[in-house]
Amino acid sequence: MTRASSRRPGPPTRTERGIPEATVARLPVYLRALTALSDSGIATASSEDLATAAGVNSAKLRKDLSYLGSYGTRGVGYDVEYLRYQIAREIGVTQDWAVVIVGIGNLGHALANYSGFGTRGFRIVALLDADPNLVGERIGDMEVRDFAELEAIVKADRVSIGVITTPAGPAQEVCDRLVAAGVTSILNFAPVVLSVPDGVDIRKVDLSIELQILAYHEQRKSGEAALPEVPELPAMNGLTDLPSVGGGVGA
Amino acid sequence: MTRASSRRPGPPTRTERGIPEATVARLPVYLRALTALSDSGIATASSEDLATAAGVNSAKLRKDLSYLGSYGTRGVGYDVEYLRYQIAREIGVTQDWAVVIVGIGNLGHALANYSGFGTRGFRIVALLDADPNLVGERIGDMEVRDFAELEAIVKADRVSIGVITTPAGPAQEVCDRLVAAGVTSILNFAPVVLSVPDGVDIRKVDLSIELQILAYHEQRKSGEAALPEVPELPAMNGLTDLPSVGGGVGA
DNA sequence: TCGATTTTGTTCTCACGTTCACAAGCTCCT
DNA sequence: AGGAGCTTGTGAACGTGAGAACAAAATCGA
Repeated sequence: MTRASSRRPGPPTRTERGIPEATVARLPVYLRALTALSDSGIATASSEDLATAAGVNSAKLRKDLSYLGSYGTRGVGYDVEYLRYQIAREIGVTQDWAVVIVGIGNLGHALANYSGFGTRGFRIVALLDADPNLVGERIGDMEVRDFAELEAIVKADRVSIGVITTPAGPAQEVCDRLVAAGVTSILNFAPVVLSVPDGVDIRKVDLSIELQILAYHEQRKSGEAALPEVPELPAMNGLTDLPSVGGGVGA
Repeated sequence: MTRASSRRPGPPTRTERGIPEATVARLPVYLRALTALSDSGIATASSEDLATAAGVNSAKLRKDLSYLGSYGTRGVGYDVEYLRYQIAREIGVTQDWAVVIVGIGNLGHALANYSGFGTRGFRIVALLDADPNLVGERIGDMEVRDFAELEAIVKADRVSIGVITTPAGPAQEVCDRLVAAGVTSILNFAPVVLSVPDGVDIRKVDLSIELQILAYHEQRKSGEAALPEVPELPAMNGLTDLPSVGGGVGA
C-alpha cells in the first residue's frame, strides 16, 4: 500500500496487475483462435501459429500473453487447452454474466436470436421494450417484457451488463435507468454519445461510423489527387434551412 | 519521390496530407455532433461546445481539426455548417458510396432495414444471399438477390464497399469473392479473422468481443481480489475430447 | 485607436503501444 | 551427458497519441 510512492521508473510503469487496454481488446481474439485450434484437434501451438490464426504478429502476441503470466514452454509453444482456460479466466468468461437487451427493434431482434450469444459466458435474462405492442412477443425461447420491469429484473438476476439497441432519442434515458438500477457495463448501439458516471464502463458499436472510416480510406484510394477541389465556400447559402434561432455559443 | 530521404525529423513526421488514424476515427463523431447542433439551430460553436457534444476534450478536438486546415475563427469558434461540410468532404460522404450486404440472416435483415443507413453518403444497392429460399424475398423496397450475381452488380454499380453478415463459415469465401469482384473496403460482422490482399481495407464489428472486454472490466470491479483462485492446472483431463490427430506445430 | 477578452492553432512533454532483437530455457538427438 | 536447434519472455528503441499550456489572432467596448 504505502509502497505506492516507491514505484521506480524502470519499466513503463506496468500497472499493478493491470493489463494494457490494447491487450485486453485482443485477448478475446486469441481466445477465439485457441478455440478454433482446439476444435481442429491441435494440442500445441507456437506463438507464430497463434499469431497467424489471430491476425497479429507473433511478437505482439507473445508480449500480450506475457502480461498474463508465463504460460508457454520455451522450445515448444503453448498448450492450447491450458492457455485457453487461462485467457478465459482472465477475461472472466469462465463465469456467466447476466445481460439485458433494451430496445427490441430490428437490431434487438437480431441480437436476441444470435445463437449462443456469440460465445459462452453471457446469458440473456431479459428483452425489454417500452412499446406495449411489442411486450409479450416471443423471440426464440424468450418473451419481450415491459421496460418498467427493468429494476426488478436487474436486482433479481444480478444483471451487470446492459445492451442498448434503441433509437438515438431514448438512449440516454434508458442508459440512466440502467445505471440507476445497478448495471455497471453498457454496450451501446444507438448513434449517440452517452454520458455515464465514473465506475460505469461503456462501449459503443456504430455501423455508420465504421462505414465512414472505410469511406475516408476509399476516397484516398480511388480519388488520390481527385478530391472535390477544396471549395473554400461551397453552396452554403440555402443549405442552412433552419432559422438559426438562439444560435451561438453563450446565450 | 526523391525527397523521401529529406524528410526532416521535426514534427512527428506528419504524413504528407495524411490524417492520423485516431483522428480519422473521431471525425465521424464530430460530424454527427455538428449535425445535431445544426438541427438545433446553432450556427456557431466553440471547441469546448463541440468537444462536449462529441464526448472528447477540447484540446484533442482542436488538434484533430487542425489536421484538416484552419476552419475556425479565433475568439469566435467554428461555423457549424461550414465545418460540417469540410469534415463531410474530408471523410468522403459528400459523394455517395454504393454498398452491398452479403448474408441476409437476422443481422443482415436489421441492417437492410436500418433507415437511411445511419447517415447519408451510403446507398445499399443489393442484398445478397446464397440461400435459394431467401432469394426473392422483399425487405423494405429491396429484393434479396442471388449471391452469384455479385460480380455483375459490383461492376454495374461501381460498388466499393461490402458488408459481410454471414456466419463465420462462409465469410472468408464471401470476402474473397467480394475482393475478386473489385470491392476494396469490407465491413465484417462475422466472428472470424479475414485475410485480404494489400490495398483492401477491412474493419470488424464483433459483438462477443465487445461483451468480453466489458466482462474483463466488470470482473475487476466486483471481484477485485476474488479471482477464481488461479488454478494452475484446472480440470484439463477430459476437456480435450478431440483425438488430437496431427496435433502440433511442425508436421 | 487601443486595450481587454475570448478562443483558436500549435508546440512541447509525457504516456502508451508496437516492433525488434536476443538471452534464457526447454527438448531432442547422439 | 552434452550440444544443437527451437521458441518463449523481455529489454530497449521507435512511433503514435493525448493533454497541458501558450502565443497568435479575432471581436468588442470605450
